[in-house]
Amino acid sequence: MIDEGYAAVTSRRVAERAGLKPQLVHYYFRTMDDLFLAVFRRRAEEGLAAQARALDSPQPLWALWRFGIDPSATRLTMEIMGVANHRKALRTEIGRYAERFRDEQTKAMTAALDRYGVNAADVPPIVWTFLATSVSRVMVMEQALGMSAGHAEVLEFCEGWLRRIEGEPLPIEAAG
Amino acid sequence: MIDEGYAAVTSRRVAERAGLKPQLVHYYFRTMDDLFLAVFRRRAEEGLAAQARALDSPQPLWALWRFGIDPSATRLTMEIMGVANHRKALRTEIGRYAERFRDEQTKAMTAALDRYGVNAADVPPIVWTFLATSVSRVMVMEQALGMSAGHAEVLEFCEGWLRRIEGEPLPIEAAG
DNA sequence: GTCTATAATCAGATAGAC
DNA sequence: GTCTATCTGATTATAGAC
Repeated sequence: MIDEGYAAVTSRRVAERAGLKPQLVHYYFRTMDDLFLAVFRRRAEEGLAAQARALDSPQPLWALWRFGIDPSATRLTMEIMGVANHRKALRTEIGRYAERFRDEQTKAMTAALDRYGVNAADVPPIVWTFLATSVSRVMVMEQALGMSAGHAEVLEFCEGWLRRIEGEPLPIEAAG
Repeated sequence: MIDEGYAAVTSRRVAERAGLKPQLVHYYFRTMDDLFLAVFRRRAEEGLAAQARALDSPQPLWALWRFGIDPSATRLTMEIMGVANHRKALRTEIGRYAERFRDEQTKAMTAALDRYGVNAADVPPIVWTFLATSVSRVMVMEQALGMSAGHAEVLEFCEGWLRRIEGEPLPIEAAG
């Protein structure tokens, strides 16, 4: 899905990778929509858990940022949005999860900005989470097209903002 | 393409809309890649011209912003990026045009910020163009998913920034 | 659970008549 | 330029044997 897009995920190819016959895909999932839904739910729950761990760190803003600019995670997110766009059966479910991700981010952002003494009256926390998400997603999309104009400047801008608010990034702990 | 995605654009459906037989699509364009390329080039050139007109207005920043938050234009852009992502033959060409769009935007942004007396040392103009692009694209993507959380706040934030820098938006002139 | 067999569509693309 | 006819291959999905 990450390499060739969701359209390349067919029952034949899935079966091939699993070393089974294509018909078994339908035995387990009936339709391809059901398969996508199952994969999506699993990844989304894992993602929510991973995000919760990240936001629980001493530097939640840096953690959120690192999450966003991870290319493979964001490429997957983009593909999932593509699926949602073209398979109505999945749209609602995917939209719901996307809102859960954003809610958690915004809660953590609100708490962090409050803790750092940043005035939330000028710029609501949800605006910061939206901006962080947007920047990373578009950057990944553009990288896929071979574009890089402005990326260095944008990275510097964002990481400068993070430094001013949350200080120098601490070394990342190894994940458990 | 806007309604059902680029994958729904097949020789049969194109022919149907044109009131012709599918084989004629191949007569005129040989492959579907050639067709996509022809469509893309035409729209891109039209888009560059329209963008140039917009950036030439007395309020280039507002014009650029209005361009970005136009849902159907941005949905088309997103679909084109989807095509680029999954048809290698088109990727290079699309990437090149995307860079031309950004270059023109950044030139206009640089001139405008200079004119308005905004210090470009803190935040390079290309960062502003990147942010504007990102925000509008992700907003349109999320709208397609039925999401709206934070959109009003982000709009207010962006338009507040535009007001402070470029003043209240003047009424839009009718296009010629 | 896993297989073979198969149905029903739909896709891109080409050959050749007119 | 436009048509008919056709090839080739992919897809989702079901039925039924083992």
